[in-house]
Amino acid sequence: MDYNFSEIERKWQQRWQDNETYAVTEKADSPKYYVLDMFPYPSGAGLHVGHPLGYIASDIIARYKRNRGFNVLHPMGYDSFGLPAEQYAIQTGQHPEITTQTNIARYRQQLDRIGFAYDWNREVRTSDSEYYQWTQWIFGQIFNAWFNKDANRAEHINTLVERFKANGTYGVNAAQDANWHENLPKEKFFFGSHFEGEFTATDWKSMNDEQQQLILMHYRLAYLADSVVNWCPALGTVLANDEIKDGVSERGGHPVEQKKMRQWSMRISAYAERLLQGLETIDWNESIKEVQRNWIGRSEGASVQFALDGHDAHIEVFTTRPDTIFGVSFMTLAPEHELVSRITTDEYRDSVNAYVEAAKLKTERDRQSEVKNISGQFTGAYALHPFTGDKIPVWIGDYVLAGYGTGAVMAVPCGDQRDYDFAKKFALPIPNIFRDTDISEKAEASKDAVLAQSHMLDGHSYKTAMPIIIAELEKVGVGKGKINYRMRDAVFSRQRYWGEPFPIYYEGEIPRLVSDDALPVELPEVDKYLPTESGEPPLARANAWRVGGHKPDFNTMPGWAGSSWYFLRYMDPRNSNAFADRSKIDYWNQVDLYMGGAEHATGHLLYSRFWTKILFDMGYIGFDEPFKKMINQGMILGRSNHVYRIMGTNRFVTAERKDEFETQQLYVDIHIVDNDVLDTEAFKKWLPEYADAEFILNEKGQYTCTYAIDKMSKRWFNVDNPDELCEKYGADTLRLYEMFLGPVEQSKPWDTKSINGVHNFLRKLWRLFHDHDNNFQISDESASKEELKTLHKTIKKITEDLDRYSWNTCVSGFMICVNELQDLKCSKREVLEPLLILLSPFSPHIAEELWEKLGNEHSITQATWPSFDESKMKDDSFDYPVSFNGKTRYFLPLGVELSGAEVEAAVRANEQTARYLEGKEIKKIIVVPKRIVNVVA
RNA sequence: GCCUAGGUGGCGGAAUUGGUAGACGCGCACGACUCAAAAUCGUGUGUCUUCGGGCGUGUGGGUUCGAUUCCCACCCUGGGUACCA
Repeated sequence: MDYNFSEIERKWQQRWQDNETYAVTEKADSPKYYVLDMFPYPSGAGLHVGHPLGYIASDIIARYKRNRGFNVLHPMGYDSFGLPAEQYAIQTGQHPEITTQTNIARYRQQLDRIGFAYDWNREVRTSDSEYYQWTQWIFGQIFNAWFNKDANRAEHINTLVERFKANGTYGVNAAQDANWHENLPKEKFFFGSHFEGEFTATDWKSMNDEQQQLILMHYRLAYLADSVVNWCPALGTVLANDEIKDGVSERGGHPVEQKKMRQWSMRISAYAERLLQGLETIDWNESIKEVQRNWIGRSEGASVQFALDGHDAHIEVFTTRPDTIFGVSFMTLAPEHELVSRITTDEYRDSVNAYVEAAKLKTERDRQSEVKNISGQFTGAYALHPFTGDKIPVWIGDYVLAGYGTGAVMAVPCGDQRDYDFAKKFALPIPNIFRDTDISEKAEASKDAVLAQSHMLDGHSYKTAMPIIIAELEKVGVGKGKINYRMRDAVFSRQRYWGEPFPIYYEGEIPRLVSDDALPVELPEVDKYLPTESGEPPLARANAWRVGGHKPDFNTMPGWAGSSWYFLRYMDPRNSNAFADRSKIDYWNQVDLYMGGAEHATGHLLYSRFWTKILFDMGYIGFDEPFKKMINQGMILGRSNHVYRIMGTNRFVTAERKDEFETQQLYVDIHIVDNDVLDTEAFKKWLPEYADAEFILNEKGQYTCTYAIDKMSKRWFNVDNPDELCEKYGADTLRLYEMFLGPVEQSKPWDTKSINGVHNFLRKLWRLFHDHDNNFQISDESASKEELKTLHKTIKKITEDLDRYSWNTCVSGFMICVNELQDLKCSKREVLEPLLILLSPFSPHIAEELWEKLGNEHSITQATWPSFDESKMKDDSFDYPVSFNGKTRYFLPLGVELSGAEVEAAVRANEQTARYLEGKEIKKIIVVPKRIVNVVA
């Protein structure tokens, strides 16, 4: 064999490992570049060809930047806490640690074969206690923080305590739950019924430690609270909003119900505005930014209080259209709204209770699927219009969500379609407050509509009415302008085994933070990985487990805890004194290029931004956005093949004739199909049920399959794994081919049959360096003008394409270059040596091998990226396409130094011009030097 | 519905600032080498054609000497999201 890739790749992978070629340290005198891949969860299935796509692309950039003189940090690790290992443990009793180790070993083996430039000395695993010690430590920092809204940043809880000591709550503007004070256990405090969360310094000092801790818990950024959570009975745990898709759990698709539980939460809502603003400063793709914007869900409007008739209470609503307040004809509360039971009159109590119970039983999915079924129930209570004093009936309805705004709406049926439908269904009045607008069929939601019957707002539309009504609300004292965010705080406890334990112990009911020197709080051993019989989390099975002699917290942290800060740990992975040394964090700074899937838009990518902002506020890092630029690789889809079995028989008919029979379409393993032609003998051996299959073939005597593009999955038999391809074609070919498929961000089908194209390219390259008998042969003659032109054109192409992250066009650039050099029969060092450097980020093994054969002693990874010389690329003449009225008619070779006027003269003088003019007059001639000539006639 | 990315040969795709549409690769066809096959190499390959040329980048319009590229309207596909008040 001429190009013996298996030997070459084995040799260089070994040598890189022996020489620690990819180990990096901080170097003050060179610029840094941080290239990061989203670290994988090591699943049992191993890698398929879709996984390495992003890794290869980022590896190429890492190698390229290194050749360009950057000190490149390019690490890899494992997000190794997670459900699959735990579920496997539940089924088999095998410790998740074992499963995880086995899977990691397999991943590592697969990754190594592809020849990545990772600094494996920096590997991190989120399930290692030396890693999660610092996840716990960061949790402690968040626990010990509150959010000062005036400064728009987090501060240490001690600054709050100092303020309480000095002035009580006076002047404190903190991010907290609305009405937080109502959730304090009243029996433990001396506050009267008038208490609205304000207290004096004297009050504070008179509180005992337990009382103070109970108060502080309502300020902390990581806090324990009774909250309505998404409880997933099948998984036995609570889930965050982003872990639920279409009303069922993202993992497993199990139903999720609403349940009030005592849980840790993260006060991410405090950062809503900064998370939104920060998006403007980072170079991410617009659709991901948009998903985050929607998730944050900022909307401007007003909060308005409606007094309740006959009650010492009011309903607070948030509305984006306070200008339509004179169109309110009823109010709707979410069935879960806390006022419901209080205000319901005896007359309606039974039906209200029935409605509330029914709503409780519905899952999120049921509620969503019943969009068309409007339901609701009158409570018997009335609210009072803040301006007119009119009595407004109060209804409950499950189209109002407890989790958005205040869980109550002022219904303006003439201006909102849902309110309109509700009013129609229950025959409620629909007063029209728009001038010259017909609302007999549907609501008028346009912001341009002109208001009428609206007192001070008459004649205004939304834009001008807003400031007036907000000022009016404030004057009367029943409301104010407000910005509302959809984003809720993130539930942070999971009732699972395989996750980070909390660095928390309990003194009575009071949670206390474990001191730094007692970290990590290690995951205890348990006999089984299931929840206890009493429904407590699996950690409660560790009967003897104590933290600092006290009762520990039996919950674990969610999957996103460890992944929210791993990019920082890579900077200083073995530090046992800090999560990372500040000087190293300052050196490596933000991730310059982050590569990964777009599916983490509202999970990992939001939470790591959140944690980064907290760490920034607390003074541990010097930047508040983690990932400066991000590229999301598209999914690689599988190409699956089908065969057609004639119903009720074991006969298979070729695709051309399938319509002649009644057939059943079946998937067939793509490995026994070549170019859509089935290997019928292999098919018989593939599965026992096909052993005596018979075939109806086409005219050529072949069995043709049809194909489809599906996700890669074992059940479509269309999975290709990288190991097989490395075996068959080599890692360099695989790397090149994955890049050649198309733009990295685009989803595209995987089709193994075209891989031989890039494989042939590498063999052609090899032959440039070798004679017919595969002897290395290279010439030291100086290169010709043509050869230099090809080289410099290629340097320019590859450099510019890499700078704009266009990997696929680089590969065709290499092919063009090698084709040209082959035509020129070029085997000159002056040309081939720089070419190898250009190719080395893409196909490092063959590049190293040929580089060494050229007599270089150091690895090609240390070579300097060649620069291009425009003068070497210049042609003496250019073949001008001459077009007439935009249609190209003939070509005219002219000197490149000719001016526009000279080119025009040459075109006028050419005898072909007259022919294409067909007797018409030349009106104008447009000349773009070295591009085109257009004759306008 | 809304947001977002896209629509170019048989297939994957290229065309960076408005300047020769289809680079590069696959596939296909023919040829060379071979007893033969594989591999390799070479030639051709958008489409129609009366061989002059005509038509061609989802559709219809517009701007321009010139539009895959810019503008307007619409259609289709992928991804995301939704009783959000």
